[in-house]
Formats: sequence, C-alpha cells, structure tokens
Amino acid sequence: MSCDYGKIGKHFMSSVFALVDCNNFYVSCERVFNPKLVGRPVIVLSNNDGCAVARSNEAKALGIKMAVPVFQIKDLIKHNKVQVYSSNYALYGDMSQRVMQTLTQFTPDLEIYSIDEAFLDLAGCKRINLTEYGRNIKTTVEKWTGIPVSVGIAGTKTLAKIANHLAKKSKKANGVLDLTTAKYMDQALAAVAVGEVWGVGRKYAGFLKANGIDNALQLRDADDNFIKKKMGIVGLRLLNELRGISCYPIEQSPPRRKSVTVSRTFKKAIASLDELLEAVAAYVSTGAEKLRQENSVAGVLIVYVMTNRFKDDYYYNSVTLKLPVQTNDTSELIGYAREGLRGIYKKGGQYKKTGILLHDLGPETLVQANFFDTVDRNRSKKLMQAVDAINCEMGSGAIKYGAVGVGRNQSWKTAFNQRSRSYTTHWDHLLEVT
DNA sequence: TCTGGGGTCCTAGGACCC
DNA sequence: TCTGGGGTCCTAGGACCC
Repeated sequence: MSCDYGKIGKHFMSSVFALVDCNNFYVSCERVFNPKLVGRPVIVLSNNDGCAVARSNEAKALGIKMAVPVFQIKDLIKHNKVQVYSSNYALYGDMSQRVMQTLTQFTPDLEIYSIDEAFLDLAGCKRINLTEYGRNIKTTVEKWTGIPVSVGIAGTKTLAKIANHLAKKSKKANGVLDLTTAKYMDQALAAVAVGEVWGVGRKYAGFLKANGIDNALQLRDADDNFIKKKMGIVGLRLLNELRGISCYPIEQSPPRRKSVTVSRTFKKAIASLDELLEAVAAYVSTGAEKLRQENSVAGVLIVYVMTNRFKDDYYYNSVTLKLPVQTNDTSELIGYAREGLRGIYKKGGQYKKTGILLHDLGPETLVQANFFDTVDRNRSKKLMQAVDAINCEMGSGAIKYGAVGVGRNQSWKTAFNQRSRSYTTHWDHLLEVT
C-alpha cells in the first residue's frame, strides 16, 4: 500500500517492518575484541580525536552527550576512568557486514539503512509471533557477531523506529518491541518526545513544541494542513507513517549514488597553499577511487576551503567546475582541483578544513565523447585499472599521485592517537610480541 | 511598445538522516 | 590550545522558452 493522502480513513495495515539497530555500535565493536571494556564507560572519537561520536550506556549515564568535543569533558573522562578510542572505520565496516550477513538469515528482503541499522520486510511473517521472531533475531545476531542489537517491529518504518527506540529504553521490552497490534499504540506514542521521531530534527522539534506538540501522539493527531504548510510534503508523509500508512517501502538495491564528498578537518590550521594543494589532491584521489569502484564518472567538481568556523574571522569559499567530459580519472581531476583551489585560496588565512565534492554522476559506459576532448580515455582507463589493482593488492595508498606528496610532516593528515588494532582486516597484531 | 501565463530546468539553501 | 564526515530530499526563486 502506498502513501495516498486522500484515503486516510480506509487504510489497512498490510506491511510489517522490523528495524534492527546495533546498540552503541562503535563501542560494541571495540568491546567484541576487548571484553574488559564491558560494563565500563567507553567512548569512540571522531576524526582527529575531536568529538565523542559513540558512547556506551555507562558513558551516557555520566552525561556525555553525542558529538561533544573531547576537550570539554576532559575532567569527566579522567575522574571516571572513561575508556577513550579513536575511530577505527575498517573494523566497524567489517563488523557491520557480519551483522548484515546474519540478518539475511531472517529475510532476503532487507534494506541496509546505515552502518548499524537495517530494515527487514516481515510482511510474510504475520502469522507467527513477531515478538518471538524479533527475540530470535536479537539473540542470533549477538551470538554470531558479539554485537548487541535492539529490534522494533511495526507497520511503517517510522513506527518501527519508534518501537526500536522504546525497545532500548524499556526494561520490560528488553530490546524487542512489537507495535503492530494497535493496543498500546497511543500509550507508546505518548511516551516518545517529538524530537525523537524520525524526521523531526532540532528546528522542527522547537517549532512543534512552541505549538503545543510535545510527543509523537500529538504529532500523529495534528492538523494535516498546518503540518503541510510548515513542514512540506515530508511532514505530511510523516503524519501518515505515524498513522500506520506506509510511505517508505524497503529499498533493497539502493539507486546509484548522486554525489561523493571527501573532506577533512585539520588538527592544526594550515596557511600554506602548497599543503592545501596536497590535501586536495589526496581527497580527489579518494573520491575518484570511489567513483571507479561504482563504475561512475563525475561531471562537476566542487572545491572548498574554510577557516575555523568557531572564530569571528571565519572565511569560506568554494568553486564549482563544470568538466568538459565526465570523468573518474585521478590525474585529470587533480588538475582541475588544483586549478580551482588556487582561485579560492586567500593568502593569510588559517585554514582548518578543505574538501571536494563530485556531482553530476553518471554511469561510466555512457560518457559522451567531446569533439574537443584532449584526454585519451582508453589509455586513462587502463592506467586507472592498474592503479586500483595494485592498491587493492598492496594496501590502499601503495601508489599515489605526486601531487599528494610524500613528506613525513604532512600536517593535513588526520590523527588517530588512540586507535585500536584492525583486528578483523589486518593480521599484523598476530606478529606482535606480548 | 505593451501585454499574460504556464512549463521546465537549474541552483542555492535549508532541513533532515546516520 | 583542543570542536567529525558523508549523504539525501524538498523548496523557492530565477532564467528561459513558448
């Protein structure tokens, strides 16, 4: 059943979604390989060890908020012996795959929504006890991967999100909650703050509260026209989803990506153009590699620089380059990017971040030859294949472009001072003498 | 020289997500 | 001193065309 705004009265609930969400995912990954962390406050940091992006329940209980800068909680960390880890994306990505693989045992119709979440289509499972089924999912994932998960089940994705949220909070639910039966629906919705609803961010939450809508139940029963006017068509879909009318089906094969971004914040500000040029070349290399992995080419390249956004003299500038022919060739893209950066670089700036975006993506096979094209596309393609093959075999970065630089003091490189070992993807720890 | 409306495409910005 | 990164969708407004 699709989302049809005119027929709200006569709907019937035909779909069943389960949302499986890994608890404190990055922290849980660290705990799998270091059981001493269980039961203790643990946090995982963003790039450059800047902010806390994952927190164990014990860390949350200490009042450590999502994305809080580490320097603001230094004392808290010290006094409570909080265990602190740099992020280890290779490890988390690999653990994520194991979790998702396990979930395919329960239905082939699953949508990997993010690194730590998946929606399962359980419409075919209505005759069985859904709570039991959810419990089975939970224990199996935990047994096979070591990652604790919560399971929320309901008639729409938005309600499954809410069920999951409550499953985590409620002691009685103990990690699994089925909201497909309408019996406790109002009670459940009333228990969820409006800001916790999927699709309601900070701005909308503030606006809704100012208008007397504090929880999910009040939002569900809000006036359609009022919501449509203030939150657009998305808001209307949200109301329908809360009312049990599914607007967002499972998407098993995600459509081709529409853009690629690569950017990093520097630990220390950079003033020199040469260093920025190196950083940009490195980001372009990463972005182009991603394009080639997906057999895509880009038609637009954007380069930007910015100084510290928390300071008064904040400076941001960007340039959008329309490429003559869509491409995924690293050296070609580096050429454009360097040219673009020279145009927006302002001398004397203390730059904290730079990045590139690739837009207007399309399939490699459809590249339109251009009469004025000066690049030998066949030759470039073969070279790129060779580079990718070697980097795959020898490890990422085995072959780099000269423009990326090779110095030991590349201050633009990201710091990870408390990183755990890549237990699942590298074998070097087996050689360590302990 | 003035007059009208509708459609499409593009872009920038704002909101959200994890 | 120290503040992450990578995405999506929608909307409004302008340019342009008929």
